[in-house]
Amino acid sequence: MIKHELGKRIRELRNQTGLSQEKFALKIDMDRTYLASVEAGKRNISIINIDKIAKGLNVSISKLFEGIGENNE
Amino acid sequence: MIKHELGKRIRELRNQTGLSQEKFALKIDMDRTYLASVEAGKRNISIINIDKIAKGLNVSISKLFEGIGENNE
DNA sequence: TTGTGACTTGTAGTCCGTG
DNA sequence: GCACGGACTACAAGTCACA
Repeated sequence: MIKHELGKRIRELRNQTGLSQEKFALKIDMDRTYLASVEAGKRNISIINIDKIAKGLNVSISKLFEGIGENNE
Repeated sequence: MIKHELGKRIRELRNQTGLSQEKFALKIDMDRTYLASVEAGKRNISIINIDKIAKGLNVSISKLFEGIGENNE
């Protein structure tokens, strides 16, 4: 499922920045618990917030989705 | 704005397939008018539907976003 | 520091039309 | 074939208390 793949990927990249969910959420002006649920793959996140997160991670959206969403599960 | 860039990109790729909005929407089981508004950059589309469109266009999401979302406008 | 259930509000998304 | 609108329902956005 794309939501879970994306969530995992976001968590990986965020961990690489060394920031906690809280710090990162603060940085991109997003609620911490919302970010947590996105990382957990529970939210059908929209493009505006994907863009926000990608910018916070300093990667393009294309880069963010690299290697994911290729198959249906 | 990311919504507009994405809409334009989707339209380009859809045109390359030779399908009308209606035919393409039907193919991916999406509402015709909704697809139109997405292409027009008016909708904050969610990841599930982005995935749906990418699959219909036979490209990865990463490929779909190639070259867009790099700057703020 | 992170996960989760529950909740309200705004809008995503659907279905019916029109020129 | 497409842009646009009205009216509706489903669900994402955003926030909270608590674990």
